Amino acid sequence: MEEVAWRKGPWTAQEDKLLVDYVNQHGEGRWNSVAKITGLRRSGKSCRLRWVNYLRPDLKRGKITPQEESIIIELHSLFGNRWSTIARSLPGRTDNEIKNYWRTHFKKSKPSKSIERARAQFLRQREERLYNQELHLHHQLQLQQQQQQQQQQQPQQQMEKVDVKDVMLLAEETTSAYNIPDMELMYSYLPYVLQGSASYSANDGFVEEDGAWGTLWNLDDCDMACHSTPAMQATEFALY
DNA sequence: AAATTGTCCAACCGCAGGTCC
DNA sequence: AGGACCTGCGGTTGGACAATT
Repeated sequence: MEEVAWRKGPWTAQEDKLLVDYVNQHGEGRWNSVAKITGLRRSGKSCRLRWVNYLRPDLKRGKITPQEESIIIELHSLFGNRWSTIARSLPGRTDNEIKNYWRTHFKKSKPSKSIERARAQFLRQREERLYNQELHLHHQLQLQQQQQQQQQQQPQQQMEKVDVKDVMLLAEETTSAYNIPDMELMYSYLPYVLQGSASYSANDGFVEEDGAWGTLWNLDDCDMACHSTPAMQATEFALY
């Protein structure tokens, strides 16, 4: 193996250009080839980091918005310090950026006012959501009772019926079948697993397809229209 | 005005998991 | 099977600049 004295420290505009040209020609990946092909005296790791955190054209510049703050707070409460997972729900933001932001604002004994506001807003919205979901669940149960009465009158007709208990059972079975350690996480994801917009892997945990979290985050706006089947609707409520 | 503290950001390091041979 | 290599992730550091004392 050829010994190369890698350059370290801040990147120059010339180095950036070499890297951008390389990615334009060869695409992302094979970072260890960058030095061989371009003559850039940077390690593959350094090249990848520079591209991902700074040079990528789809990066969003500028301050984290209050909406993004709220998302970070909620996702951090779900995932902890899994910055890359959180970053996937914030288009244009990098894990490094979110990590830096969190450490600056949240690792303090006294959080900044803006963070306090974001946290308070998030908690208010969650309360509101829980209340609305309770109301909806009550309504669903009433509907089910009506359907049961109708079924008793017309036993030959097969009506689709969703029992909240069945949904809970399904969640528990899925949790044990896939050996999912975090029940709360399972509950938050089950509607999307059922919808086919998320899956679970032993290595990565739940993996959402594009837009899965978007759906979750638009929950307040889209009401239950996002979830097309009765099972998913019941699941949504049963799980909260 | 100088010193101190806080914030932001870029970049490095070590580690773990995946892939290839 | 296992070692080398590649890639991605999370933790950490350090410098520049701003705000505060």
